[in-house]
Amino acid sequence: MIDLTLVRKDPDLYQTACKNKNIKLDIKKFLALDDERREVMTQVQKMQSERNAVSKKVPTLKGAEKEAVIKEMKALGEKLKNAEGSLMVIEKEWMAQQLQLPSVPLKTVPVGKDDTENVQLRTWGTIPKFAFEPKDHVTLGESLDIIDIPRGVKIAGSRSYFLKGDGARLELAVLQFTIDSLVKKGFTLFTPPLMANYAAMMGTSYFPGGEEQAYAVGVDRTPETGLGEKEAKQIESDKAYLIGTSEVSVASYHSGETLKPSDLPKKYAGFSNCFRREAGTYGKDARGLYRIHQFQKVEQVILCENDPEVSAKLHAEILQNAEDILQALKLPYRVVAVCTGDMGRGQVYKNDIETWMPSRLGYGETHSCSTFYDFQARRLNIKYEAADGTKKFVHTLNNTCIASPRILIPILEIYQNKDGSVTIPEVLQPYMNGKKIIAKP
RNA sequence: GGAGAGGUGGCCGAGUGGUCUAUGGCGACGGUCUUGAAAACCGUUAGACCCCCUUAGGGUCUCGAGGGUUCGAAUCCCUCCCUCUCCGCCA
Repeated sequence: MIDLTLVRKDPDLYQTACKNKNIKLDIKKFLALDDERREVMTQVQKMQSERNAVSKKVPTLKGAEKEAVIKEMKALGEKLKNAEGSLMVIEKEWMAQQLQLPSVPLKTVPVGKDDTENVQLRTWGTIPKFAFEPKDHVTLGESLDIIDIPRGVKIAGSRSYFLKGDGARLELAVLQFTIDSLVKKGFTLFTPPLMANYAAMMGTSYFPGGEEQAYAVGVDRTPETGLGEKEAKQIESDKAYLIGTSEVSVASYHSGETLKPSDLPKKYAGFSNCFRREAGTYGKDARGLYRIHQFQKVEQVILCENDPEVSAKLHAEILQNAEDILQALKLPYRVVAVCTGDMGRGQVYKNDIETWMPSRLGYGETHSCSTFYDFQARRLNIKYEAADGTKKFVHTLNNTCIASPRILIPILEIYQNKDGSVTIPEVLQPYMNGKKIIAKP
């Protein structure tokens, strides 16, 4: 959500942001609607004011005079009802458009149309050269019997998988290693709700717009179950969405609250399963564990003061936290500045970390680090008492710290040996009872 | 799943159709008094939005949410959500 006084003051700035972020919204038309809303609202309020004043007088009146006033008020009531009706129509459209308003990217963000125009900032590590023909993670995983995609598909459909034996243990090891690392750095760990309501999805700015990527729970069961109207309504009201990231639950944790400045910044780590429908990606990244419907992720979520310097510093910090993990795992990666066209509606700055994946002969996105300023906080209504006594919206940020099984792709592929076994990264060995190598059964 | 009780301001709690603007208390903050503090006394005490060039000021909405009845709703009616108690089922 955007402070509308800023949009009214500088419409061109927001029109440009729309253009650069590929958002189709006519700011001028929106502002015309905004004017109309206020005009109608003023009329409505005038009528309400009159009604309130007269209603107060009614009990003091008697006889014919009273009858006359009531008759008059009845007429006003009709007029008011009509005006309220048109106001409601205007407000609905006004709100819908308002939710489309993007935040303005920082000046440092490269302007571009999509992810092909992201800009590489730096690389870390050496891209491995193999003295043998390397296998991809699917081949490795199948021969080691630690990944079973066909049976995943049998049970749950396309883009589903089982991790098995040391594959499952390796996933838990890398997650636990990451959690420990963040906790050491002062982050508070959450296992949050995996189901979230519309307000949380909207508040974190996944909705409106991302509906088709989210699994909905508790709807459309009527046709199969043949329920009556009452039961169908109850199930409809159960409606919730499976989260695509724990950011949804964790960033919403303080929604509607006013925080103490001494409690800021809040450094939270969410650990959860994540669910994504991946609608419209048919055929894209079809092989292996790159793009799947369900995965596990450790996510960093920050709430801090409404100060660009403070949030910029924390952005660098949570970016570094993720790099620390990759460096500990000795996985080569690069950091890119995400361009305007590849940014979300609410983000003002975003970096991706892409980790080297031999089977892709390139870097693949494994982390995404975003600064929102107060965009999410306005939707979630999270404030704090600033030093000057006023209440301000916090800034929010988030970054992946690790996401699995995608991270297993570079681990398995980079750590593979000529005989088809995989060496377990040293830092993960303690999390697998000291085991050093995953070998063929 | 069954039965019942509830949801009012930061908190507790009164209010069952109007004439006072949601009684009262607690807490918090400010002031008087005091060397300082406590006590006592006095005062203040939410949010969103709109009008207004600004200040000042005025207005609307919000009593779990949304509809409805009415000239007028915290109060009456309908639907939904949430909390608590008991029973049943259950990892």
